[in-house]
Amino acid sequence: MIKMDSIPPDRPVLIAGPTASGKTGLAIAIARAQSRLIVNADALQVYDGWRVLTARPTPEEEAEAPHHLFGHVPFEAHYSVGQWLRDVAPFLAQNPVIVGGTGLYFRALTEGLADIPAVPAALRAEASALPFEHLLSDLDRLDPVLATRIDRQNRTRVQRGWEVAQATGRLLSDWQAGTPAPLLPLHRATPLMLACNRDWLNTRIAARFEQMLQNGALDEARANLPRWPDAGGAAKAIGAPELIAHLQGHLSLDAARAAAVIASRQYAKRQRSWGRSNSAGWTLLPRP
RNA sequence: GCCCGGGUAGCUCAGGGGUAGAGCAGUGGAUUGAAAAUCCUCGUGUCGGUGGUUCGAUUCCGCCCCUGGGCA
Repeated sequence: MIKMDSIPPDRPVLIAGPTASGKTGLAIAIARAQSRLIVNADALQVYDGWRVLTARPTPEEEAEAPHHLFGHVPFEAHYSVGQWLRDVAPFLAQNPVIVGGTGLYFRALTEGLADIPAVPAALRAEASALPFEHLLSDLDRLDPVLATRIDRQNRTRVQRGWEVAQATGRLLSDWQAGTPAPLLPLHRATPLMLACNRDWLNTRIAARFEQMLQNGALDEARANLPRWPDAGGAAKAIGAPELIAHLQGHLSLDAARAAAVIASRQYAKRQRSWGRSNSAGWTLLPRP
């Protein structure tokens, strides 16, 4: 699929692509051939507790090369792009293979991210309790530049602008205008993007979920059941709410499986959209 | 065999004499600290079949077929 000797050893390798496209296998092949370490760029594989369900590298795979930023965030915690960017930084000098499905993480890495302090959890909670109209009218008044730029129907975006203004006393549009240079510009990396045929990928998604069940995804969910009510970002793993609901007797296994597979397909579709419009500068590796 | 429901989009269903519409699924897109998140766009399908009434039937009537329930 790609010749190893065509990959320059003196710069990091980036591997992006939709879920179930075979990123992990490619990352390990490159890491082994060139003695690199592997760094995770997936927003859910960072949490502990969902090793099987989030398709993290298996212990056998992890033995093939040093792995970092997998499962290093507590189940109850909330992670973010900013935190990830701070976490990857120390590894860049070692020319790692950075692999994952989170497009935003790669963008932050290669195009830069505004250097904004974390919003306190208490403020997030306060904002989440406010009516949408309230947030929107506040934002229109506080940060009109941002208010016209973002998707005004998307609460997450509106609330983010509101939170930053409240928490930092500085406008999000202002922070973003001061975005620093990227840690790793694309031209100083070898960026590879797996481009998948839709039907091929959908078949793999269904087969992989089946494999996850055989590999103990339900046992994993059973182990997480006691702390599920306190789950932080880990609650967003595709298939997690479905398997938990099944264990609680609210959903048959067949229904849980069907819902999880559908959610994965929808996720892959979003990843394809992101990939299509963010592929400039990336080397596309068609699959199959 | 008789009685009562149903048969409408891939699925679940609403509607109703002037050839039809929701949710889900699917599609395309957006994406600057929740990103496996969040948000936006896109709806023609023999309205089970066949006769009839009507200017006009998917809608009303007859018969037939399929299906759920009840009584035998």
